[in-house]
Amino acid sequence: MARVGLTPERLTEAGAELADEVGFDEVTVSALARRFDVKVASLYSHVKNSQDLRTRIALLALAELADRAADALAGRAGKDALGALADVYRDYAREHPGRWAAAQLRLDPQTAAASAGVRHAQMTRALLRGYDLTEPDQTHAVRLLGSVFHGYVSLELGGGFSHSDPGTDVTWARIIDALDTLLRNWPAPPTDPRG
Amino acid sequence: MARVGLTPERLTEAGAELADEVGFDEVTVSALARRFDVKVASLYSHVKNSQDLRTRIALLALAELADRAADALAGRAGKDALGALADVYRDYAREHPGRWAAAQLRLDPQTAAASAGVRHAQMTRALLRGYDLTEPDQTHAVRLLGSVFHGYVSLELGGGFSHSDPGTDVTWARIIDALDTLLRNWPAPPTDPRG
DNA sequence: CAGCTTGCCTAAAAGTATTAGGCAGATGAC
DNA sequence: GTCATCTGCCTAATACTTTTAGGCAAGCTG
Repeated sequence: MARVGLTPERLTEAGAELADEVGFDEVTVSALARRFDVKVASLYSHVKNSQDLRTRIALLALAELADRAADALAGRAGKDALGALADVYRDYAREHPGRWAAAQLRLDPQTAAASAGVRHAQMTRALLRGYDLTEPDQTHAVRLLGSVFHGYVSLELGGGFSHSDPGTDVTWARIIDALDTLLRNWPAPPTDPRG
Repeated sequence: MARVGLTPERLTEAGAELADEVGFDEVTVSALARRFDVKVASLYSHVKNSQDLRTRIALLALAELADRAADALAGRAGKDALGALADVYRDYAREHPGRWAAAQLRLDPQTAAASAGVRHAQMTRALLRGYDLTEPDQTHAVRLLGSVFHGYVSLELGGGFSHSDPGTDVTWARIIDALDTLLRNWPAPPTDPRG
């Protein structure tokens, strides 16, 4: 039989495309086999199972996203960097909704630790060095930014903001403004030593 | 054969419990039938299909969450209300991770419009009346709060913040602080008329 | 070109989703 | 209380997805 040249990489890449077309939830070993015009069982020589395939797609998405973020941050600082990083996430999710969904896949701790996810946290932390925050407040701010980016993009993509009046582009810009203001006026911890 | 007394409501409730136990993704018509010790086909007299079941669970979760939010907001205002509302989401997600996941299910526009989702937006808007925001800025703030709550809770639940040093309780409190500060010092829109 | 590796195949078992049609247990009429 | 009806849960059947085991031949190695 003709050999198609399957590899884990090609399967992952094709799986990511499939996810963007039909949604990450519909990415199935069967669908992927159909796409390569190959029998389903053949894929199992290249990926362990369905979960493995999905994890690979998630790792691909996280890495692509981290690469874009690194590009966007190069040569920028302060609010400029903040807006650029934010746009990376939002634009990626809109261009690649399936990959974005994949990037939200819950990874087991070891896989997560070896993933590009850590680069995301590092870049956010680097960005925050442009603001004047104490060490623990930097961590809080990393988590806040992660929450806003993740939350906004997910809600917008899920249609949570649709058909209301101020367009989402305006809101997005105002939220960047607001975050920048907040980071430049970060409230001091309560005087309680547990702050 | 003994009649078990299946109804859409009982199936939905049991589905929600199942979701909390094994995860929303594992909520399947088959698993639910097993739980009632009933044949799979029997469920199809009560719910249209798997998608219908999942939607019902999502609507249940949204309604429960809205009820809790309404309770929490009663008699509170300002930062007190903000913290209370925030805790409702976070606590619900931790008590009922499966239902929380269900509440994130993407609903078609009509279903969403008829769901308790609209109550959530209304309550957030009511909360914001305790701050001094113009009408369009109120909408932006509603979206920001929704993003932070959704994003933070999802990331925390997904393990995104695990094993780092300042505990997530501290971060959560500081984020509420920060949001309160931000809402009391909301930056004016750019002088550009498109603000 | 002979031999070996391995990529893709067939075959098969198990689980899930869904529909069609049947029987019996509950419900209501008298 | 008996009968008729209704409807809830059943059996049966089809289709799809996942996964494992074992086979054959394409193509690299020498």
